[in-house]
Amino acid sequence: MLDKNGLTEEAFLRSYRAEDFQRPSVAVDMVIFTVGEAEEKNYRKLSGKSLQVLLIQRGGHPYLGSWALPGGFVRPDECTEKAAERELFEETGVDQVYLEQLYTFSEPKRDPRTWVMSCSYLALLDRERVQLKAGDDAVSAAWFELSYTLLREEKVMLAEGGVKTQVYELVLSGEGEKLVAHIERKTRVNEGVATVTYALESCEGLAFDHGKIIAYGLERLRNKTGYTDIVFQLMPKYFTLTQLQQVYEVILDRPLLKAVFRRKVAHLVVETDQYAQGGGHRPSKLYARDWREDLTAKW
Amino acid sequence: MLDKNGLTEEAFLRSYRAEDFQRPSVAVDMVIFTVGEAEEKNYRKLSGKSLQVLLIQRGGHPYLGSWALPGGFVRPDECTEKAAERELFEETGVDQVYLEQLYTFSEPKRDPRTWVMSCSYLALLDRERVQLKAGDDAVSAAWFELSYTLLREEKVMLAEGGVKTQVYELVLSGEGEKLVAHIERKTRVNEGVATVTYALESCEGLAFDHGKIIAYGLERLRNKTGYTDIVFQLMPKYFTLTQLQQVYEVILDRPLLKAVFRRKVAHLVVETDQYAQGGGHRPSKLYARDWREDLTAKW
DNA sequence: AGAATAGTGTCTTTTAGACACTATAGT
DNA sequence: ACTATAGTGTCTAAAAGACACTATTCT
Repeated sequence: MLDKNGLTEEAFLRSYRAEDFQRPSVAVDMVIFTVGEAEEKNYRKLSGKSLQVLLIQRGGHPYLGSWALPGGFVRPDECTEKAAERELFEETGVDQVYLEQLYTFSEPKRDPRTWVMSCSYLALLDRERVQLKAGDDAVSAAWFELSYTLLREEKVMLAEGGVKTQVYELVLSGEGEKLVAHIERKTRVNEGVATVTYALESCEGLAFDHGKIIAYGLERLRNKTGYTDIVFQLMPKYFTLTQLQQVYEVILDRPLLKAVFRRKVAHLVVETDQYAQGGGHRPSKLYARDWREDLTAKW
Repeated sequence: MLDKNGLTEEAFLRSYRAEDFQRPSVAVDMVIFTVGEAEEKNYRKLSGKSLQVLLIQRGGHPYLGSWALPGGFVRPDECTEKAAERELFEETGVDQVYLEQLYTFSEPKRDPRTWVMSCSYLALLDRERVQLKAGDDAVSAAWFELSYTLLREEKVMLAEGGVKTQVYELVLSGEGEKLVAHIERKTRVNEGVATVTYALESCEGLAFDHGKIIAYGLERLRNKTGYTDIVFQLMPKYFTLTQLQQVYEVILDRPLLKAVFRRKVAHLVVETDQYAQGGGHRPSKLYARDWREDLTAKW
């Protein structure tokens, strides 16, 4: 079949000059979450949990010295998933990790070097699997504990719509540093059409728009925690139900009722005959994920 | 601050040569859904609804003559959202539309011309808003009714995991044509890590990997219908509760109980004093979206 | 009149929330 | 013995499911 220039498809493809169009660079950036434990002096008490994200300190311009999400450019022979797996492996030495595409950020000015889009990925992993190669001269990687709280909220109601503006504070603590970003989340309704936009209001010590990407990743994790079993991707192979509940609580940032929680997860786990001992109290049974459920569920 | 080559940030940026790296083209592709009505001869009966997607017939290579999602390349001065809005306006003449980023497809071979990534967007709109400029010589746009059904399913359980393979058939009917794509959805569980992959098994009359993108969009719409109020983005300003229920039913592809449905949506709508008349039966009250809820809800 | 849809009432079942109670290791 | 956690039972409240019943219009 010939096109309007009288070319066959083969001839068209031979004559196609991709250089005629300007192209962006495309990077992948990884929001890698894990759950860490705080020190606990009381031998009886359980250790507190915290949600952590992996950052690397930039060893070159731009944002030299700032902390950034691990990532890198996508190569012509790979898809973004492959690039994400590659970067993740380079950074943590781990493969076989839960990975999910998050969002593609594409503001023309987001990178001072050139036109760079970032296809971001969310990765979840059990802390025990990662052994960060400590202080590898130039680049150092570290876990940062994160908190994400609503600073202020404003609603304006108009005749045919309205605007809700929320400002969240993202605080990342680790390596003796405290990185703070303020993220503005605007929900607009206009003639029935709803739109949500995110903007970085301020950002200290965090490179590029990575504060926004982390906020995005956290919201995804929180939302999905409500309607999928994604949380298990953060758990080790064997765990107690209390540990599982702690992880839910640290993600959702609110306490859950024990009895209710256990009823709800009962069908997602299988009991083992092992017990976790050592605390000054009744030992708790170890459970494993019942992965058969994954093949039944919708996600 | 100087980097390891002794350059300031400014000097580094001046010396940065973006051409040193190979770059992909980036396009946006739009999955535009709407709800259409079938003809109904019986004056008493309600017209059946169907979910439809907008396709354009390709007027050039590659895939000359095939149907494809509307879309185009992203320009250096715009983000993908802007490009999506621009393409949507060019195609339908409508702005102020619900738009949501869907997924970025990046398989190196997905476009025979060159390395092209597609950042896809989901758009929802009320059918009444669009007036397709019919048969504009070269390019013609048309609504295709879609059905998406499970053809076969297979589960393999292994010691430490399992694989579920589902094959769905996507059928698009419109313009006297019937486009059929088979999409394979693989859910894999390995050592507790769950991954889902989509692959296009076969595809007739649909360009590129657009069958996969449509399936992806439909799944997103279905899922979000369960936990957000996204469906209202498909409704006109005033509607009856039965119309609303019909739209839910055509998306979820199953009947809902009337009384239960009305209880659930009651707090999302506001009653008007208008009635929809003309059917040979009791007139039904017209409702409008209560957009105040959007500013309260989480999404 | 009667077909077809609009709209409501209420009973049952399921799920979530609240909270108290018993059990058990380890110092 | 006592502390802190493990694990269960049960009552209540809310939401979902099921279905029947009444209301209303137009040919």
